[in-house]
Amino acid sequence: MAIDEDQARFLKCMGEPTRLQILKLLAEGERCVGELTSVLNKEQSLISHHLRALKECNIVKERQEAQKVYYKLTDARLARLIIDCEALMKEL
Amino acid sequence: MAIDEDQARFLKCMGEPTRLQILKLLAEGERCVGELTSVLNKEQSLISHHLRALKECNIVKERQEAQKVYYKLTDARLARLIIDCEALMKEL
DNA sequence: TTTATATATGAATTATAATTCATATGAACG
DNA sequence: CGTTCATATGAATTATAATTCATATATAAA
Repeated sequence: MAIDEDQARFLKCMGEPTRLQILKLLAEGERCVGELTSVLNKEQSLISHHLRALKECNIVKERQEAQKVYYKLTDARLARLIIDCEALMKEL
Repeated sequence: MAIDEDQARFLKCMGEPTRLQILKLLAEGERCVGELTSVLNKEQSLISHHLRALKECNIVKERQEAQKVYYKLTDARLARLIIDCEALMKEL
């Protein structure tokens, strides 16, 4: 029963436009915060906040290299989930 | 680019605990509003509001029979998506 | 050891969504 | 018709989340 709560949190976390864009970029490969910020053309702090939300849901993980912090998906199957979801949605 | 917005809306719509519970019930088969209301033990108007949200995202559709209105998933693959999503989330 | 660069944090604001309540609608039935 | 049953609607409230801004932290380089 409480699984539904977790799953809802998980889905909701992906269900925000900026976070979804981040995820689609990370589906292509690792990106540092600065890259995400400039590609998405949003405030750096906003990207950081969203990355934290994604991390709290175990959707992404980070790796630090010098000053930069690189993020990637915790599991490659997440990329597939997002793609399948998009494909299905288009058919509804 | 605007696809992301639609997809985010779609994911967010499923990413709410009560709506997700509704969807899991509908994954088992058609249910009328009254059944959903009593099983979930929530206000009838709340269930109606959530059903409308789901309908606006093309996730559910309705069929009226006498006074009752029966809802079901628009596509059986939605049930699979929800199951796959839950399974993957548990592994993260 | 100061300065620059990259990222994170937290408080404040604004925006969006969930929930409740009262009531409207609509179908069936006496 | 008037009443009951089932569902929908809309306004009001409350709760939650996104965004911004200022600033803190941390690493590296001068």
